[in-house]
Amino acid sequence: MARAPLSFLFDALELWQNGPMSVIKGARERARIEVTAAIKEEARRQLAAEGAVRLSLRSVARELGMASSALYRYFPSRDDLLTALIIDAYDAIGAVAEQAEADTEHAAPADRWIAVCRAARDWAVRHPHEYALIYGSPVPGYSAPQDTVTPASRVALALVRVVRDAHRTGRLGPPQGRPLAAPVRADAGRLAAEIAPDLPIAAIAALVAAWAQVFGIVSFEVFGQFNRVVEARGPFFDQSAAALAAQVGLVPSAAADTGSATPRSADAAPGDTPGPYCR
Amino acid sequence: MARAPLSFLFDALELWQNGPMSVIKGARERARIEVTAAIKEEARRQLAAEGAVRLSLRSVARELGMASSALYRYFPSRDDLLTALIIDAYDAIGAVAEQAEADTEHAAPADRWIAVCRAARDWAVRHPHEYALIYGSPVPGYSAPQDTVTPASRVALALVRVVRDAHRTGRLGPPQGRPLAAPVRADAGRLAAEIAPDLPIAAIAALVAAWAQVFGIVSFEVFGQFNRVVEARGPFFDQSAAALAAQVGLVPSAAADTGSATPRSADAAPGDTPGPYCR
DNA sequence: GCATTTTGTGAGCACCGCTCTCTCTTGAGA
DNA sequence: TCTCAAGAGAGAGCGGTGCTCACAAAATGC
Repeated sequence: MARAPLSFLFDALELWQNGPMSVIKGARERARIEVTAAIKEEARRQLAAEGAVRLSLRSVARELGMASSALYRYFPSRDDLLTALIIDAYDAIGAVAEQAEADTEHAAPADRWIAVCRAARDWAVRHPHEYALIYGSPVPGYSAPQDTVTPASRVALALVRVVRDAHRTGRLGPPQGRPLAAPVRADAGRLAAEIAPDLPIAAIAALVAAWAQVFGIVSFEVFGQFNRVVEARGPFFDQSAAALAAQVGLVPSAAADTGSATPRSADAAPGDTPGPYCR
Repeated sequence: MARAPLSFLFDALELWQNGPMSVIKGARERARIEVTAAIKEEARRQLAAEGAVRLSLRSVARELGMASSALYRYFPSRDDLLTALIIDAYDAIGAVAEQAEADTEHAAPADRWIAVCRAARDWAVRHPHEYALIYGSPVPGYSAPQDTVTPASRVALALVRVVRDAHRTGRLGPPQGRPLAAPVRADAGRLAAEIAPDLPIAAIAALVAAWAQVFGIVSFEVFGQFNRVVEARGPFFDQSAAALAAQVGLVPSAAADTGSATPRSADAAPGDTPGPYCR
């Protein structure tokens, strides 16, 4: 009984993802994996250098010394190659976010939040074209293959875990903002059931908003909207990330400028007309 | 004395922008204006239908029944045509934002803020490809010509005016958040001097952050990041815009669910563990 | 050892942005 | 009113692209 026509692909994927755990199937599979990796590597190089628009299959093949048509044995179309790069980019930014999450395991929740956001932002600044590929205009025609959704959610899930850990250790206050509108509450409830049943609904809603807002700031920086507006991008981002942490309800570090155990009330910006507003 | 070689272009621009106020220069200029408009119209049609990547000069020319080479008499390159579309898109989203600003002239500051944000968001949802052109990955090679910066700032300036009006009428509280870091304060101070000398520095900083965050949410919605995450996009956006208004310090409408003159303290989300945090 | 599958090649198609040369029309100045 | 430079359009063409197809070589499985 012949195997399914594409079974070797799954073998290769399994091997690539799990390392040499299975039997080493043969020189052919091995070569295929290596060539696939070389194609992606060169494509990623061109992507980083010139952007997704300038990336061309022919040029990748030329640089690799092979006929352009041979490349189609590995990626059925340019969009498929781009999709592979998209997945890699999601994995890369997800990895640095998770690393920051792990590195700050015992830090204050707000500091962990800021660290994860900062890691994602730093990766974006260092890889603007790859960032544009995943958080800019979707370039392959509105296709979000199922393969991309898991890598795409890694950063968000890291943020969720930070909030969840804070909640578990009693360091999650109520999020800012008004009571949720009913449809928003419904969405947040559904989400909570999926990814964080222990978290309050309002925290989930605030988390989703903060997630989008973090990437709003990153995108504005990477895409040039801050030109001639914000020059100190790093400090500005940290400030915004800290504000978003507070918005979600994360307790800031005790080392903050205010030593109070209920640090918020003293946090009004100095020098401005003080008002009667608690926040 | 011969006129500058490109003077007719300025004439055309002036005529197009100001209407038939100058002398009607002649059939040639008139034809040029009409053809230029037709090209942009067809290009915008293809942009809306297929996206910026699929937009091609040849196809525009084909649809207009002219040789593709003739098109270069009007736009020196594809990037120039795209730049023109970018300017138009910035103007379009800026116009709806300004309209919302004008329509809510006597409303509460927070409601005005929400209206302006909502107008921009609605336009983006209705024109996703044009939105992607201006707030997605920058597609012409990192060129932000001077012509684009004025139209690009229209939405932001509408938001600034909302905040400034609120400040002028005593309805701007201190923004949320910690004291500003020094570099952020410097940026905000420079910005304040340029666009709103009357506003407190902290309000400017909060405004810039909120501006980026609003578009973060819009981009996540338009670019599909909310797929399978947020379904009630409209209510979610309104909720987030309201929270951002509060973050900037805008006084909410008296008709809100809390009738207090200092409405914030009662705004903790219900049903969640109440904490000692004021915000 | 042989049939089958897989991989690589080169030609070729249709399309793209852009340039160049050519013709025709237009309109301003003598 | 006539002239002639300048503008506008057409068409061919160059180098590039994504992609397909028929064909040859190599590895694999029986």
